[in-house]
Amino acid sequence: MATIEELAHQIIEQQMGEITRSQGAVTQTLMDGTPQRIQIVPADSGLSLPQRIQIVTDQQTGQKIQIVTALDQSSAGKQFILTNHDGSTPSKVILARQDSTPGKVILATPDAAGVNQLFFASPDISAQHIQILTDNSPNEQSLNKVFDLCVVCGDKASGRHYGAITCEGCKGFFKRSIRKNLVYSCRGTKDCVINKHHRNRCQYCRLQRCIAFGMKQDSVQCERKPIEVSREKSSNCAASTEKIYIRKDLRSPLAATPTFVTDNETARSTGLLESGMFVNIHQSAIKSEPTVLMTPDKVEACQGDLSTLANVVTSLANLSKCKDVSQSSTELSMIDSLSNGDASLSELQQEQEASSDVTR
Amino acid sequence: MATIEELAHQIIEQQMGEITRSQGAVTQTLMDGTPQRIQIVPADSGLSLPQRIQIVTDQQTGQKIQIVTALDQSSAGKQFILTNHDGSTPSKVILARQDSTPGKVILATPDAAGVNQLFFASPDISAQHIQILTDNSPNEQSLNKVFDLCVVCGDKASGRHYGAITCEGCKGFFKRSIRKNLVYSCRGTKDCVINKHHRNRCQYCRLQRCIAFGMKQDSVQCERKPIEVSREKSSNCAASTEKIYIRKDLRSPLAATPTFVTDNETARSTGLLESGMFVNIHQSAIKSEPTVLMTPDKVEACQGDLSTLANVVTSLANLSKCKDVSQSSTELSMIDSLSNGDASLSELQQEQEASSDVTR
DNA sequence: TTTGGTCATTGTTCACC
DNA sequence: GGTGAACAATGACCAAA
Ligand SMILES: [Zn+2]
Ligand SMILES: [Zn+2]
Ligand SMILES: [Zn+2]
Ligand SMILES: [Zn+2]
Repeated sequence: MATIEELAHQIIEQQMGEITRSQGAVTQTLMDGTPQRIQIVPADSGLSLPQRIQIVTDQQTGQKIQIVTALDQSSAGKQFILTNHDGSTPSKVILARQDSTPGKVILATPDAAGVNQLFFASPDISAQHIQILTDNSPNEQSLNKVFDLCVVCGDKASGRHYGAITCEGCKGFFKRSIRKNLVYSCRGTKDCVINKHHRNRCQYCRLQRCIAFGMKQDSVQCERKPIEVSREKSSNCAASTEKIYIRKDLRSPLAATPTFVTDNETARSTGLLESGMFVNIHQSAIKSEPTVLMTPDKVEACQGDLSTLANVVTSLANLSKCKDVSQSSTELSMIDSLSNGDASLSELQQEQEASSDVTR
Repeated sequence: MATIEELAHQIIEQQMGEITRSQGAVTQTLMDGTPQRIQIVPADSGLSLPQRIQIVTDQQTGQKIQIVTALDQSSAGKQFILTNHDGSTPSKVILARQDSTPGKVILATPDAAGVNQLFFASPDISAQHIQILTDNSPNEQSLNKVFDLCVVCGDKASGRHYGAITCEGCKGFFKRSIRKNLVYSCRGTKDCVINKHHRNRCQYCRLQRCIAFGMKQDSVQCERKPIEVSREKSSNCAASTEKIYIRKDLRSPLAATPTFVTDNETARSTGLLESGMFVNIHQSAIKSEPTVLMTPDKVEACQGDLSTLANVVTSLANLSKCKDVSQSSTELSMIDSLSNGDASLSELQQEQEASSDVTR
């Protein structure tokens, strides 16, 4: 299977528009003279580790970002350092660690080992993309400029919604999708172009992009004025954890009949599942204090750190067919985002390792 | 009409979840072995008054409370004694008195005769409920635990707001509701669960609970920075009392078109009134010193007493169809809470008797 | 401490397609 | 039935008394 570095490069090459490579100094300016807002440099600058410097352009914002990647063998992960051009502000280090589970990468800060984003497994290399947005710039104007563009479709953003800067359309779309537990399917190769004019062409890719850019399912609250008072646990506000596991045959989309396993009756999705299926995995609404990866206060500190440092939004898909977690010909495809220090991430991981495709 | 005792039993039976009756000793433990934090016993223990012992479960907290009720004929009211299980702390006596006005019950302490809660008339027996929260335990932990929990929704409380320990959300909600004179309606049976995750699902029940738990409308001040300078008497800071009377047909909620009578134009509610309607009756924001039942310092003492003793929160509704105050087929439904020695209660009563359904 | 206000981020609504 | 622009409610945060 692919290493983190290979994945990152694939991602960058395939998703980030025009890419210009350069092996110059870290502090170099960009080709077009645009002031560079942020740099990502290896953790130890005087190193002999394999590294590559790339300048990428964000599809939506047009922002150019220099990314210097280096694989650190000692920590079995990749380290990124976010720093300003002039080095005025303290550098921030982002660690991309290969999780023990194949196909998973954890973004963390070295001080608190806090997990903010997860990379998830997906067989389609075309669905992989990574995007990094930062607000670490002292430039107020560029900050506003970034702020008013939807990270999902590039339309004019109306603010931060569910954790990402999005437009009203993507906000509403995400809310409806999560509320109703909608399962979409892509008729293409799950790499549909999502922009202002085409965002409604593929709901699957739009929702994929929403989650990829950090829109948190937990932030979607339950309905306040239910039309019918009959159903009590209709949506996101169930007290018990809601998890949905999809078992699917990866390479035979037509023949496979996915097994839909959930631990309660809230998943009322029926027969729309296919190969390009997208599943919302709900997290527990109940605060569960113990975590696996960090203590709650550490989570708090880490999140504040990362949010002030930069809105690092990453989405990654990793093809790893040689997984032994589930059955041989099937695979668990999960998408999740850790939020607010509850233990749903570790719960999910444990669930994934412990659960069969029938019951728990 | 129903007596206090009947009302209490109806309330308890209908609202407090599972009910287990027992005629054993007062100091008995609960069925499930949960340590009983507080007991409510009759005032005179060796009495032959009709009494009943009930164990109820609080809907929100899950706390089980034993309630022993006894009707004291001499005082024409019911007496409750709140005491710890071990009897280590002094017992606190709560008197439930039948007011001279039918359908009203006054909670008071015998020493100061302080009024803390009022039971009010409502045609819906299903809307009746009583909830009792206590922090009378000598256990420091539980004391703190209760103290930093919102009595309305159970969220983390930020302090005492408008007379009750509440969270920031309930504080803001109560303020907005009182300020804007908002009228809510319940789509259910006025017994919606109000907790941290569901508190926004029913504004009617949330405000009902706010008032029931002692949040005082008088404590809401007028706007300091009026955003709109157009309307002068838009909110709670009007010098004259603002009252809204709802006349509705009790048993034909669909057919009845409620008559909405108000003495100014602030009631901009339109046609949303139904059976589950909730009305805020605003009192004068001007401090009026003379009281009917107690002096202000007594109120203060009583309140402090009651708050340290227990957050006795009661909400009660009493159907009294045989009322001759209004018209025969219609009725005045009012919800109110007496606070801070304001004479608005008697004002309201007078208004109730004098006002027709057209104008005043 | 307990008022107040602010405003980003929720929510809902409902023409419009 | 989904979409999204428009509007309203919520509550975390802060200032003042
Ligand atoms: Zn968008
Ligand atoms: Zn697609
Ligand atoms: Zn609350
Ligand atoms: Zn309700």
